[in-house]
Amino acid sequence: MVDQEIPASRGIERVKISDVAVALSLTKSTVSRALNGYPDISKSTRLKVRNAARRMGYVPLSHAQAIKTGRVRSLGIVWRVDSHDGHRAFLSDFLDGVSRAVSAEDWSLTVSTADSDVAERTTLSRLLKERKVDGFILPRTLADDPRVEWLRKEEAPFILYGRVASERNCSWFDFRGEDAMRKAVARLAELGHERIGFVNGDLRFNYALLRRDGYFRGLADAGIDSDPGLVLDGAMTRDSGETATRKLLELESPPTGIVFAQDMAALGAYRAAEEFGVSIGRELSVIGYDGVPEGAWASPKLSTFAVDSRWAGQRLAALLIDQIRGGNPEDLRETGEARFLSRGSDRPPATSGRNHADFINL
Amino acid sequence: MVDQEIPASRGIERVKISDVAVALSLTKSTVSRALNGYPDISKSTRLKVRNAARRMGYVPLSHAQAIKTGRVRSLGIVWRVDSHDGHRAFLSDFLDGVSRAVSAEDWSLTVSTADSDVAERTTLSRLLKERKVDGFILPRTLADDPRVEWLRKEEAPFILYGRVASERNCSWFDFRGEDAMRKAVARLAELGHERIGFVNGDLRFNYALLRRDGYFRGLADAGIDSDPGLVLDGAMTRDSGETATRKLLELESPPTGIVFAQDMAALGAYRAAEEFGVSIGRELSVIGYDGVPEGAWASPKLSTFAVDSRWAGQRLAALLIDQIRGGNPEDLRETGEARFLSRGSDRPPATSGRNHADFINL
DNA sequence: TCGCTTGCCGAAACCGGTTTCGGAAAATAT
DNA sequence: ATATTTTCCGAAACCGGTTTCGGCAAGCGA
Repeated sequence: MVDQEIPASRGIERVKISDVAVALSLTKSTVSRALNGYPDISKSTRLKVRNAARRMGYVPLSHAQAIKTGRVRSLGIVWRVDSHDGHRAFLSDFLDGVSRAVSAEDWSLTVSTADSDVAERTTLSRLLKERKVDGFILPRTLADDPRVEWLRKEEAPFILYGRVASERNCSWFDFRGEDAMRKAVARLAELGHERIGFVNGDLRFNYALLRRDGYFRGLADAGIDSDPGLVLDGAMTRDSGETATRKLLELESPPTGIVFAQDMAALGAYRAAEEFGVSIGRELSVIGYDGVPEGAWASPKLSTFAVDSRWAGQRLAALLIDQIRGGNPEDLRETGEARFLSRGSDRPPATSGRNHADFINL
Repeated sequence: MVDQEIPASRGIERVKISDVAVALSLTKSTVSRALNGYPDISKSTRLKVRNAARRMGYVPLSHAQAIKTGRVRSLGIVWRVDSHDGHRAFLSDFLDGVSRAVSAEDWSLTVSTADSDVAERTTLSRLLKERKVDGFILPRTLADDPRVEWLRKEEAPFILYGRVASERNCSWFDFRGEDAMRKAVARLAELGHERIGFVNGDLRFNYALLRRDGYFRGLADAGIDSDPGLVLDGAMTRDSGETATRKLLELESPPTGIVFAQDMAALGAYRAAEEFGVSIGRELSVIGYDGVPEGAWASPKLSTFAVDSRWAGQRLAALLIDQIRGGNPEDLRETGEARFLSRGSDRPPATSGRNHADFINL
């Protein structure tokens, strides 16, 4: 049998599955199953159908598929814009990662913003009810995140950027910030620092709890007794980082090195140091976390544990798609390692008279 | 007639339009028309239906609606990640603006990234073919943008962030960068500057052409003859801004003020100035454009024309939705004004011997 | 040769909405 | 009281796919 003339995509009206079927003298059910790889279609017709579909420029309408399959092949993200802008710099990379993973599977990404908890909840609800997405990527994981319970109840697939206390039945991707903090302390201890401060972020976020643990483990590893006076939290911006650093420098025996849970706060330390007349990298060593671009513009450049946001987005999307396709959420958990960028802000402590005396007093 | 017991949203299985219809002893066609405000439904039943729908938690599946209406109530953006990161800082604000406008109409936003022209075209094509979106917001408008012709041919609604040479049948939102450049020149001229340089961005982008015109008009307004040697282009990053500034400062009679088409390039000028031992705001005045956050961290703070990216996103989305609903593209064009932030980098020229002598030589 | 699988495809139901069409009941005109 | 319009809703087609089911023809074993 010779193929009839197969009309090429002729501009104006869209090619639908029945057009392909007619062109091949088949039914649309056969065409559909051929394109979707059903085993009850012979290899020869499968190929014929695929070729004709390509040649005719046939692409199924995603919403027409969705009506029967229940899947729209789309992931959702609600991005919070109300808080510190520490992570905003990463949005582009993060979205790029998600977009790559999503496009690789011919899925798509729906993005919305929210400036409050209720706005976020409202948006999640609407996207879910209208079924604009099949599942959610949740950034900014809280230690006890109410979104988790709610989405479980709604039976909506989701994945956390970050880990969470109630581990049951949910998947995540996260960087092991606790390992980074631990290594940061180890690094400073190796350099000879003995009084090492820690400026944490907001303790409502789970990463802050983890990083705090990492800090304490680092101290324990190095055999340094921890001093509660050297630990502050709630610093996620340049301003609050400056304030925190000032408090630490005002102590009777101030730290010679400070580990920051966030780069932006660490950059605030530069300003505080300037006020106190101590120079970063000499009288005060600083190690940050995140890898924000501003760190490279500071002087000296900020030593930090850089996080690959693109990779995070990529893994989150891939894992979530796996979950939606039926994977067990608890098997879909991954963590990554933050990469240490050794730059100018961490160096051996200056053995000034003041500090030296303090060491002797201990 | 008394309403039967109306079952409340009982968790597990979703409420569909037929459920609402049965609960009210109506047909689904009546429910549909009632919810969509058709005039052939009496006010009393319309209210009854609306209330029941709300109470039962009924929300139509967007893809089920789309199959008949052809609209998915979603806008698309393909974000370029391959070039200079000058605009990345604005992504968060920009998306926030789009998201707000889109949510206000119960639409949604589909975002994808691309790192090349072909990748962008591929993505646009896929989103369009699958009908994941009803129209596109196109950032980074080129002077002669091939996307315009292509989308016209595909009969896909779109709106430009930026203006374009071939004006036929397309809508846009843009900030009047040309006005800003003109005012920047006027400002420097008022301060007493007579040799005013201009460092432009990449001339493939339409905004660069417009801003160049603005610069020249500013000179003409002030009665200053233009000097081609004071005009450079292609500077969109800190590095290229530094290089450009260096070139200008190496001239026999260097400019005392420079207008930059982009903040990031202007910030490069700070480094060049440092190398040449001239201080920004004294020997060299600088005015930028964009309003990047880094400008506020420079010393002295960068005077600049700040752009409200959130507003841009908001207007672009609103105008595009109007267009998709049937509005005439050419009626859907808006421009906005960049807001001047007078900070420390633009001041009267220092009347140093060198410059003074140069002026006499003219 | 006959009966029984197996391979392969068509027919038709189905998904959850929207929209067209027609007709009964109520309101108005004659 | 009858004719005519209006108001309002039900019936059914439709949108473009997917999936179930059943049956024909070829292949196989006995």
